[in-house]
Amino acid sequence: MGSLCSMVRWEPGAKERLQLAAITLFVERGYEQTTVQDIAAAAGLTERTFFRHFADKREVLFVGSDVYAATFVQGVAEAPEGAAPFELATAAITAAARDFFPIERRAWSRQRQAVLDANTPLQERELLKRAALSDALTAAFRERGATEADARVAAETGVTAFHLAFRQWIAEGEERPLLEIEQDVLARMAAFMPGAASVAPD
Amino acid sequence: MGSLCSMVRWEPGAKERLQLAAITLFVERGYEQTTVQDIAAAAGLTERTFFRHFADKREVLFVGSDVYAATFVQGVAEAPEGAAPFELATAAITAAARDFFPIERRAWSRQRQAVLDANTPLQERELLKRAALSDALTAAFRERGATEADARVAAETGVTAFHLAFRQWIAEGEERPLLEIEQDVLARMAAFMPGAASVAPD
DNA sequence: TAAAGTCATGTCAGTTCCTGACCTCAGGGT
DNA sequence: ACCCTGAGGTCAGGAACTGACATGACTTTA
Repeated sequence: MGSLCSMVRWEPGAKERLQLAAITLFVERGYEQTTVQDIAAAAGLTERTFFRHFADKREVLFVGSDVYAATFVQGVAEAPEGAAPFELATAAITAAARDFFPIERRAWSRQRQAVLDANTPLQERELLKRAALSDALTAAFRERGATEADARVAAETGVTAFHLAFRQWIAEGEERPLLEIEQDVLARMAAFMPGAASVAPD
Repeated sequence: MGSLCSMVRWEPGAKERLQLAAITLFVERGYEQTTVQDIAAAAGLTERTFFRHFADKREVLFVGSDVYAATFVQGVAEAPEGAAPFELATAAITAAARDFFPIERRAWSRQRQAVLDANTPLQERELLKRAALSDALTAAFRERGATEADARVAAETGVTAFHLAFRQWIAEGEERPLLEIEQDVLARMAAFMPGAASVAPD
């Protein structure tokens, strides 16, 4: 019994199928209106299997957030020898913009963000990931010789700058590349601080 | 039937009793090991009643976070007329330190933070409240004439500064008042930015 | 080549969080 | 006396998870 070929017990790529089914259903009918069972069924799998691949329902939208964070850390590691904390932070977020957010990905980022923006539980998870990123960056800065306090300041500030730039990047009508917006945000933050470094006018 | 006096159908202060029972049990046996039914029972109430007072299990630790945020906003409103964004942000976080975190509250803050630190779901909720605070501050800065972009930078930076200062305030062995630590953090952030305002040495 | 082991999935039962619908009964106003 | 409101109770149920155990193709090993 069983058909001609494909004597495989299970189609491969279960995790990816689940992710795809999830985002599709979330966009179609909303996050809350989508049950884990729905997702699993759409992927031809079981609810139990879903939870073997993802710690919880939200996590299906955040796989790969660790390699994403690694990009920032990598950026720090590749910064020139005697770089100051500010340059290290800049290196981190420019690396992320370069490796993770080319313009081709903007449409996808917008769609994803629309889902997140519509659901508080998802925002909570995203904030947690951001905090984890801060911690990872703090560690990276420490390895480059910064004190704990300075490393924390650099990490939090860098992540905030990235976040602000990212939000602007996916704002309606925005067309500049993320890298350019990051420069803008960093300048704005510098201008905000006392000691008021002069900034190029708008 | 029923005893002598106290013909009241329900003891007053249900919400407060629930909060107290919750934090007590969380400290005693941990957040996850405490069921909402446990909390309600300890307060002499029903699970259903718990959810009438708090949107979810986590929220019981975050009541009053709105008046807390209002303190920041109030600080902005009370700042002198022509204050720059940086001064407005400073006003916000110093007002919060003054009105909400006297040294007497440090022990309580430490205990509460210990519970939060031990439970990821609670951290998520706290981050969400912080994001809400950023939004409220952004609005406050806008009302003082800042552009949207500048208001966001000021708000995010201010909240970050406060957060870093607060964490230091409740760190083991730390004894300085929060206000003093805030000054320190702000100076550190200023020193971090290019244009390097000179800062008093450690 | 047969036995044994691995691993991804299925099945099932159970707990906890949370919600909607409806009921109860003190206290206050009319 | 009457009704209304408000805080709480009762019950039923859905959806998110978890643990324990079963299955069967593929791989390794004897």
